[in-house]
Amino acid sequence: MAVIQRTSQGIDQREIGRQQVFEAIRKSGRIARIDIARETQVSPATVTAITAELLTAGLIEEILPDSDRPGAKRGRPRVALKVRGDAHLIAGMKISDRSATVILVDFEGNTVGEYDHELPGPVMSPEEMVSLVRRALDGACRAAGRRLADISGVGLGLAGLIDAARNFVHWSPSLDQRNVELGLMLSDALPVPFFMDNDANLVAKAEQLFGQARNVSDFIVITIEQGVGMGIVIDDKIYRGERGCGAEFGHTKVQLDGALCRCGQRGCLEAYVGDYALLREANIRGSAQPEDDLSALHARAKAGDAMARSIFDRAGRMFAMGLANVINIFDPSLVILSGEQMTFDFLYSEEVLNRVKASVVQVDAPLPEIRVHKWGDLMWAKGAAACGMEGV
Amino acid sequence: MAVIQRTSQGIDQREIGRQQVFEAIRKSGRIARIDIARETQVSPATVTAITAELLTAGLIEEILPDSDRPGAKRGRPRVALKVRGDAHLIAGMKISDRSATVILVDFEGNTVGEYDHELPGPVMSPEEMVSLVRRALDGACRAAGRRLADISGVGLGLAGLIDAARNFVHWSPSLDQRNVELGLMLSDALPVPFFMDNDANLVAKAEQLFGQARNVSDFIVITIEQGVGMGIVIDDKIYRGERGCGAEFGHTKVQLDGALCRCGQRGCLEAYVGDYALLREANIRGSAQPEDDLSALHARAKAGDAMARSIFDRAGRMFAMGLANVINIFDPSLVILSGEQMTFDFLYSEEVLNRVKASVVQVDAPLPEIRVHKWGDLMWAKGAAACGMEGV
DNA sequence: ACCATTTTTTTCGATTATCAAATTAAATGA
DNA sequence: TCATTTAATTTGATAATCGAAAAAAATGGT
Repeated sequence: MAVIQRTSQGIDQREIGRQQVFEAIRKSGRIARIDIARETQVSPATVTAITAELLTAGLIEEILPDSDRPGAKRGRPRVALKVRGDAHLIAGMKISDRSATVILVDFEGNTVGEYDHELPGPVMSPEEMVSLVRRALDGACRAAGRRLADISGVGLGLAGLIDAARNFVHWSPSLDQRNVELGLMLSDALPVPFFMDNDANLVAKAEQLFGQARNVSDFIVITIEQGVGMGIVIDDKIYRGERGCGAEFGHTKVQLDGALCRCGQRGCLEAYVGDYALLREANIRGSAQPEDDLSALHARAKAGDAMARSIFDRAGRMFAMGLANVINIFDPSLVILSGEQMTFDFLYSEEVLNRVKASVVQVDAPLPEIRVHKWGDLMWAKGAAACGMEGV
Repeated sequence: MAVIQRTSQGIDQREIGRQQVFEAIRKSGRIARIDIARETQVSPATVTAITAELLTAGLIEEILPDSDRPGAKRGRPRVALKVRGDAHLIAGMKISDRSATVILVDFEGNTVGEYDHELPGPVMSPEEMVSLVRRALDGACRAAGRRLADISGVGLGLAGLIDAARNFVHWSPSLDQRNVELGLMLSDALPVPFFMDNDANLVAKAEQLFGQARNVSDFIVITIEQGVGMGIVIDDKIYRGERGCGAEFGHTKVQLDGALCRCGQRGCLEAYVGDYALLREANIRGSAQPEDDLSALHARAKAGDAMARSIFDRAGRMFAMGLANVINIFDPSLVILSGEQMTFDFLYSEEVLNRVKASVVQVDAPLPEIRVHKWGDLMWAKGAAACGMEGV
């Protein structure tokens, strides 16, 4: 945990300690004051002071019976603290090509409500998106029996090149124009604090707060859906790069002058492992009837069709190469492969992972752990909510 | 000025402010208190307090006549502060395949002395290296008319996979065995604080303290000598990865099942752009007489020899691809291409840089700046000294 | 020469975060 | 009931930092 974050702004001195303690509580789920002191290296006296503040602010609460602690014999019993779920209600929204999914979570990360909003089409104008966001939020509130005013923050997840610090969209497949000040438009249209980020970063945030990376300060998340995305967490912070559009894993090059990518360049990883790339191959390679369904192609491969197999095989090898490169550059302690469409396991197979391991620089130290985390559609939006929490 | 923050242990509260102010002074070279306050967001009162401490500690000094400041009309004249060079004497050492180069610098980074120590051979045992370091240091001191006891810190630069936090060598081309606790051996043998790191990280450190990255908090350095190295600076800190061996740019893969690398894997960038890779190609391609001199090959290419050209051309294209990948992942604000052997400009040519730009994800924002910084052999060791300063 | 003005630096008093040590609280075991 | 143990709180001290006021050191105008 970074003790000091020295942005140029004057962060209230107390705020740092408070945040540190709060994060410790969230990470453990439930934890006694004495353990917070041990973990954060803050003195018990200060922990008492800070937790008292957090308690009166309503952000945390005590859990009285902590009886069944093993090994506890004598002495004053510890009272555990936990984040108070009711403290805030947060909305996370994911806009994919078919629908806008909204999820309402409490401050603990528990899902309070879900809502799905069909889209007329995959691409829309900025104005249409603003109104879509507003309507989807209204719908979600109605469905959950809450009012929009109850919501403390909204996080929006969008595929594409997003500058999260400025809430600016360099490019998104969901928008019909580039360079959109979506943040300005949305904060005008919404009565609540508002956040947005790239899809992969949101998943990273979710893994950090609620998922598999709760006690890891440096890790990488690779997401696979239509495209391939990456979220980088260094020193507990999402790394975004100078222009806010780093981590473009899908457009790293894996082949000199290789296959044409929809971004216009050649040899991008996405041009080998993306949905459209696989279907393109299937069709070019002259199968009997034109393919437009990836699961059918996948089934054919499973059934032993040599051509289908070869398509997935190459995708897997390219993916392994790209992932190994990322590991060689970052040497992270944890890599999480994440996606909802994990029925297509060709990128997560034992074979691919072994290939990655064989392409990583070898030292006599354990390789970074690679975990596969298949999660449902909603978790993506949960990441958006997680991001919305930050600003609360 | 103990800067080392081992764990999240109690970092002296004051130490943070002191360090902040000190860094501001070093960065600007010379700066008045009022400007330090403006830059660091610390109140003038505190700046006075801290600078007073630094002055009595002898780490900085005042420069009296700051007269020729343009635009200054009235008011109490500002007195500039600068780092006091005499405060410390630091040694930086670079061990390459032919010699050990030692450089003595003062606390401002001014070179005080240089010394070159021939090596019997490129590979040695850990014990031999320890004694080599000791003898080279002694020699450097003798040559500069200083005593070993005058030196406040020693930085050692080594090619290979180095875990700088633990002063541990996973692997180095200069050592005849892997997994060496060189740090333990050396701190036993040396009477001064001691540091070591990978060559590329040291160059990054030097660029940060004395070079082109003095006001940049996120940047990347690519070094090219025998191998290809990379140093990553994020948030003003060198990023080292979990096992301390990240940033292995030279072993990122640029070709699936490509050329064999000396690391045993296939398709590594180094296997296309490293010295040995180029010579290997030249020989395989059946030139009249066997090549063993890179500069001769380079001259042939310059003269128009198609085969020689093709060799360098491919190396350039592979390099561009690898560099574009790094940029796509990091989106840094600055990339510094650095090396002493810059006579071979095939990797720094306009053509290669254009190729890089064409392979970076396009947004309507300026591309990261790519600067070429050719520097002499000694600057490498200066980086080692820079690193040694950290712990002083 | 003297004073108003300007700008930098320092001093002073106040605030506040934090901690160590002492104290209180709440349990168990004899 | 009381000693023991562990957790949490209170208390008093310390030190880092800041805002406001004062002092310092120059210039420009009269």
